[in-house]
Amino acid sequence: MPEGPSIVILREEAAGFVGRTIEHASGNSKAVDFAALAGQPVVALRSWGKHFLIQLPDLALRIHLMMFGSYRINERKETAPRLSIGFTDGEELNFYACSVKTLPPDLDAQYDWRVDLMSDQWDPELALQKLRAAPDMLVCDAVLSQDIFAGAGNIFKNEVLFRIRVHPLSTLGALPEDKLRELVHEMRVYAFDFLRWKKAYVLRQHWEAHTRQICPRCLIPFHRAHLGRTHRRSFYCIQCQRLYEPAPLTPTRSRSRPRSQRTPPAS
DNA sequence: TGGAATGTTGGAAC
DNA sequence: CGTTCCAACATTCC
Repeated sequence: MPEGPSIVILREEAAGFVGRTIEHASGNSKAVDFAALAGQPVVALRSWGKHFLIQLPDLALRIHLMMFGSYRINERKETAPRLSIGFTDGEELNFYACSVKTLPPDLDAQYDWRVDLMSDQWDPELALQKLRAAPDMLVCDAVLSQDIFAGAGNIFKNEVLFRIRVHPLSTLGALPEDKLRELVHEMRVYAFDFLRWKKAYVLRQHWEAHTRQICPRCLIPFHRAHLGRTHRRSFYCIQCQRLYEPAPLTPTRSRSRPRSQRTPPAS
């Protein structure tokens, strides 16, 4: 369920509830005052990255499906819902095994929509600035950063790094500017490929790297390892994906600053 | 069939 | 005090 495009699909599937009034709500979430939801109209349904947002007049609900979360519209699963929102005529929106939080109602004050890969307001230049500002960060961590690429997940990481032929342990500061731009561009392209393929139930068959054994380009086996700050699964081809490393430190004795940064000799 | 996984949080440990 | 590590959450798939 969880990556950003899947949340866009949820938002689209639930769009019919916008403008309708909640009749009753229940569930095993400890973060929701269910009684307070009754009688409130759904002002809007929005998404930011992997967050699904239900805008009500007095508050907003933030649903995060995490790894295992799921939802049903006008259906129920066997297990108890974390949050069930009932409307007239028995229609309902049910969420399972997810994180639910209550937020203040002004979502624009709490979210920067420019960071959301799926948003009309997505701002590639802002992402580029943030990448440039973190030269020591590994690229495999950068593509998972929700502060830079909200909505990207581990599938994005493996697919996009394979597409742009960059080794996951590359350091941002060692990537040439045009590679950084290509990374930002391809994240957005893949986001909409993901959305289209997921809707057509063909997402998995388009994976070129994620969970794959053999590099489809050069036919040697993929490397697999748990890399980066969060030790997430990485699938990568050491022949096709270049490792960009920081320049090694030169010994102090011979280190000199670039000519442009030297203090001009006093005359 | 057990283990791993499309993810995040919060708290312990250092 | 900042950084890092890890458990917890709970479901599905191979």
